Amino acid sequence: MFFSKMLIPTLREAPSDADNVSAKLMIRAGMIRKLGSGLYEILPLGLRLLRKVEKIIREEMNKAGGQEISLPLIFPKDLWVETGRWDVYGKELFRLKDRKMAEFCLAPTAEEAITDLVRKNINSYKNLPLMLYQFGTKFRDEIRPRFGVMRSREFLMKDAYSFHTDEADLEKYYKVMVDAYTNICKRCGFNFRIVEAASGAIGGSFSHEFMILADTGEEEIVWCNCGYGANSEKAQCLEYENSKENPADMEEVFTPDIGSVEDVAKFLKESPDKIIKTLIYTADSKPIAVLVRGGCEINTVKLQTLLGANEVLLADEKTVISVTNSPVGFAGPVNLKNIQIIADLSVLSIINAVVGANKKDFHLKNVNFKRDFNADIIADIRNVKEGDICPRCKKEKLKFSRGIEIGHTFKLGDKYSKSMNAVYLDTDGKEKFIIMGCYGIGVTRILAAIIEQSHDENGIIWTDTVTPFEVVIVPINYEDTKTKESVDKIYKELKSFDIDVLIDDRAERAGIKFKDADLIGIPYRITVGEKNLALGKVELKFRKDAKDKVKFLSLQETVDEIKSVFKQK
RNA sequence: CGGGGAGUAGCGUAGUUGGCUAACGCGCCUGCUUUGGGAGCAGGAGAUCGCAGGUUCAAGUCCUGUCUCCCCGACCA
Repeated sequence: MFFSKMLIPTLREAPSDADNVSAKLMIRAGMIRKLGSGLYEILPLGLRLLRKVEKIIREEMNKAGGQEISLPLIFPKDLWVETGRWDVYGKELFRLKDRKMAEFCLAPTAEEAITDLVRKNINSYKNLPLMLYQFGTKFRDEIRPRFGVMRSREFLMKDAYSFHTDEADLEKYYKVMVDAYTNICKRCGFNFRIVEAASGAIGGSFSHEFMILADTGEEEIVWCNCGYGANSEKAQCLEYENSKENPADMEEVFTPDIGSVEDVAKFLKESPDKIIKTLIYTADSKPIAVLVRGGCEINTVKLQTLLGANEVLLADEKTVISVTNSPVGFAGPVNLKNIQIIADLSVLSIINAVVGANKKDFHLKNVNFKRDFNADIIADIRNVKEGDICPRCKKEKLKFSRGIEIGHTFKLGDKYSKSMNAVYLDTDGKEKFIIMGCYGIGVTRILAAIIEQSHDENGIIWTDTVTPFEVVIVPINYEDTKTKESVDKIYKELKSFDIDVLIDDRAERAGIKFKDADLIGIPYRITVGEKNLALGKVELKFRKDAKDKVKFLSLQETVDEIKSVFKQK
């Protein structure tokens, strides 16, 4: 392939609205262009990259026994009403109407469609298990598209769905898929972790996210050397140890205009750990009181799951006043009537706690659980924080990292088969619900994630496995007969070995070609110039090395070295 | 949805107390000279200043509306 024949519009400067490293580099390298917020055009180099990633994923899916299919991008409303997700999915779902005013949505994921396909065509245990997958554009009306193709409104995703006779079979197959995803991550060269996650709008009992470690990642994950890993929104929190103190008599103290945890702690010269924060929430419009240790944060996802509520929000001022008879900042659990009280595990161990007195400008000291107040529910409803102990090994402190979620696997169980009545006939002649798993991986996002993990001040550094071209040949002057002969010879030899080669035949100066090669990030560069050619040599450079580190080799040596790198291919 | 910022040539920007033909760098085209890490000189093309309306002798500049983009937050998860 000739550079001059391809649409590769490289830029010296990134457009001012590109907001992170990978977006800037992908635009500058001529791989993508932005059409609108969260909408990107994929140019030839970008599409080559997507195809490379697709190939890796496809191989792993096929190895896992999957069959590739292709589902529509437009789904009728009916199916989504059946599962209830027409409402649940909310504003993120792109909705549209046809000429008959019938309603549809653009695919954000395809559980409904695939379950419909399977329920209509699978009747017997003899046809299970089954795994179907597809590559398809997904549409999500993100509240805030960001970071180029990392969080866009339209993106390429591989989604896979597995169907089983029972939980045990799903369990077994889930492991196969986790292995497949692990292989994909490895083949893409990722530094990654598998973490437990909240399943969100997809649902199901259990899910894992595949997180690429990168400081610029949107997600926060916690992990431990013992093997535990979780998205911080999902991570389990343990009870704190009891402080060794004798309970003292409860006492009311005057705290004028002092409402926040920090201010109360400072004023009373107590540690924030001794304060119990009382927050009034509304769970589906019903007020509830939630207790957590000062310095900890309530995790609304955990709270929502615990209560089985659709919506949990911090209550407004009016509600707080009506519930506590005091302004915001002085709520407390003692003598709090007519409201459900939910205590986080972190408050149980506090002896002689400080709480609001439900009275303007007053707090209570030496408050003790059981003796002075009680809770209707005690549960883990807070966020993990720095210093927390690993919930699995219970020894080491959890470590915090930032990550990019590129894959998510779910055990769905019968969530969809039940609501859509997808059943099979078992050996005993009885109808049973099909048990499902689903597995998504963001193809477009993988590209951005690789760049986030692998770039330098000159541009992108692709891996041998994911790159638009494996080798770029830079003739200093392609018009020179001897240069052209050598370049063509190397090209022909490498192509015969099934290696993707780009010849930068542009009539540009060498510097420009070098800069562009670095920016685009092709892992191997062969420079062919008259001076070295006179000595029978060309120059071989690895993109990941410093720019002055090169090898001078004969044509044949160069070809052999490249071949040896890609002999596995 | 709330708050803030911004739309001027393909990209990055200047110009905004109203005033001459809208400026600069990069990129692009032509020619000459150069030619191993973003060359030099000369010439040139390219912008109805996001869009619509208004004020004015005169609007990129002021006013109103509208669209788009970005940031922070909320929402979502």
